[in-house]
Formats: sequence, C-alpha cells, structure tokens
Amino acid sequence: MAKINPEALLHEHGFRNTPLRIGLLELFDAQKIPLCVTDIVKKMRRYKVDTTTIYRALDAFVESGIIRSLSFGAERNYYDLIRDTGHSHHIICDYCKTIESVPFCVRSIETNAKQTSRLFKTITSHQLSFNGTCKKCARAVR
Amino acid sequence: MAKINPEALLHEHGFRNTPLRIGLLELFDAQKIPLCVTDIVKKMRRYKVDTTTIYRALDAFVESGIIRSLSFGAERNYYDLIRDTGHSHHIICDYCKTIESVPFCVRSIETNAKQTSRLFKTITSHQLSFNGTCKKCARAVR
DNA sequence: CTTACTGCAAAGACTTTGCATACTC
DNA sequence: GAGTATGCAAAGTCTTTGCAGTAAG
Repeated sequence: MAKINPEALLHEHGFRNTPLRIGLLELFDAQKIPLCVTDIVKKMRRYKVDTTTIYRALDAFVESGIIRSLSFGAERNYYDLIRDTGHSHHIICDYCKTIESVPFCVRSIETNAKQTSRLFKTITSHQLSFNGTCKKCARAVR
Repeated sequence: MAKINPEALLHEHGFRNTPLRIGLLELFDAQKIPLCVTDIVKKMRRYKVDTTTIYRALDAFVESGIIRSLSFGAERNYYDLIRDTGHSHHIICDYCKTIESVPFCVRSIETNAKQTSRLFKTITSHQLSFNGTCKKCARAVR
C-alpha cells in the first residue's frame, strides 16, 4: 500500500500543517482498517489535544474528501483514508468488534442496483460489510 | 410480501400485546424500507407514548430477533423487520435521504469473504447499501 | 499580519436508567 | 396477583457551537 505524504496532502487541500492533523493522517495511513472516534481519541492522546479539535479535523477531512465516514451494521462513526488504490470491505466480529479488511470489491453490482432501481438517477458509491465470529472469539465458546 | 401477525409474533417471543407494540409491528410490516428512530417516533405520535417506551420496545425487539438494527454509511439507527422471506439491500439518496429497496441479495459473496479472510471463523451476515442521487434531487440541480 | 486552528466552557441532541404506577395475562 | 410495560424525571454519552487566544503561512 502506497504511503501517503501528510504534509503534501494537507497543503493540497488548503489545510495548515499542524501537529495534530499531520498525526491524524499518519495514524490513518498506518491503519489498514477503519477507526472509530473512540480509537482515534485514544491514539491521539499524546498530542494533548482537545476532543473538539479532533472532531473538527475529522469533519474537515471528510468534507474535503481525504477520509470517509462509515459504519458497520449498528456500530457507528468509523473513518478511513480514501486511497486512490480503491477501497476494501470489512468483516467485523460480533463479539470483540475486531475488524479485518477483505480486499475484493463489488463495484460491478452498482450497475445491477441501478437497473433494479425505480427512483434513482445515479449510484455513486456502495458500502459492504460482513458480520461474523473471529477465530479468537470462536475459541472462547460464546 | 406476506403480512405478519403482530399479536402472534409478540406472543411467540413472550411479549405482551400492548397497543404500542402491536402498532410498532404494524408500522414495520407496512413499511417496505428501514425506519430511523426519528421516523418511528413521529409515526407513533398518535399512540401518545413516551419516547423512552419506544426505545425500550425497539431494544426488546432487536434482542429477540424480531427486527434488526442497521445503518447506512454514516446515517445511523435504522430498524427493519426480519422477514423469513429474506432481506433486501437499499439505496439512500445523498441529498434527501430517500431510501429504496433493491430486492437482490449477494449472500453468495459471504463465501468469497470467508475465503479471503485470515482472522474469521464464520461469516454470519452482510450489509450492503448504495448511495446515489434520486431522480427528484437530480432534477433539483444540486 | 491574516486567518486557520485550537482550547475551554457551554449547549444540544440522542439515548439510557431508576423508580413508581398501570396494565396484561 | 405476578410480572411486564409504561411515564416521568434525571443522568449519561456523544457531538456541536461560540468565542477568545495561539500559531502557521
């Protein structure tokens, strides 16, 4: 996976290079899976930054298309980096909420959806996620 | 789509036949698309029931597998009836949040996900949704 | 030196909890 | 009558807003 350049990316979108925002992008880049607000706040502790500031940075990044906001079933507020290499889909464990990426995509079925639809003019994106039980939780006899 | 019998369904799951709970199930049955809490509260107004009670009924129904909780992208807290005829997937409009069902399903790709996964023992369900622009909003030149 | 970014305090929205009362079965 | 379901008040959680101070370009 190609590494991003946080400074360049921020500059490109008209943002300033502040420690938090660089750190946030580094975090997203290092992560192969989507992160929820709670995780992000936790991992950003060392920047000693207010939660408000994190929310504002996330909003700004979503707004400008650097990251996307998504959710899994009823689990919500996950964010991940939008990479030009395309996206993955994810499996989330019903018990421990572990997330794994599955690198195949089903963009072709957007055509399918479009043809089936009566109300929609265009389909612009899709979200696909799976629920399951991860091997660790399966062993823990739930 | 086969109509459900709210009274029987409640009884079957050990719930009591209260006006609200019957009304809730009738609402879900009449609806072809998932409903969010806001919609549900609005449509249940005539029962003059407290919002707390609605939350409790929804929780109880999810818990016992009568309805499922889901979300679309970053839009959250939608509920729909679990029917034995299987489920649909949905398209949500980026602008007006209109939802349409698309009646095809992609259960076969769970196998695909399972094979690709390294961490998961079993895949139990999937969620697929599409975003797009509905014809009405497309006309409104956004 | 301009204005984006941040911190702090407060408000706001949404959801849950506790407890007394009402209603089903 | 026993125990579920409800109403009301309050608390809790998560997120947003306003404003003044700080720092990046």
